Amino acid sequence: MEDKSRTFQQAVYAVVRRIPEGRVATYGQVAALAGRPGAARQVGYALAAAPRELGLPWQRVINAHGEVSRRADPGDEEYQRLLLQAEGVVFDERGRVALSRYRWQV
DNA sequence: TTTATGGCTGTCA
DNA sequence: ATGACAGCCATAA
Repeated sequence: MEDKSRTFQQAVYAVVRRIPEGRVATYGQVAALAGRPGAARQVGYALAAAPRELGLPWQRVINAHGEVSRRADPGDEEYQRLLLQAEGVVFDERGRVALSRYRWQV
């Protein structure tokens, strides 16, 4: 895979892989870092199609509200929360995390 | 090339 | 705070 010809999807993967454990990033943030500001939806779309075999920390990507986005399978939604909590990320009663505190800063 | 589809995001009522 | 709406944009048909 070459630098120029790499797909947006691959760029997203590269960014997500850099998110430290115990930290989270928003879709919009990932899109911007991937070089495509405004392509937040595509980030979610790309992650939804991402094979787990890649060991991608997709659970660290959440929406701008600081909550886990609604998924087709509610089970994955819960799984994502579990993974994050296992990393030390705390959710409040509303099921949201304090972005001001856990947001990944480059 | 045009359409349809979304793990989104701001803005406004 | 919540819900509706309209932009945004890469992929697959």
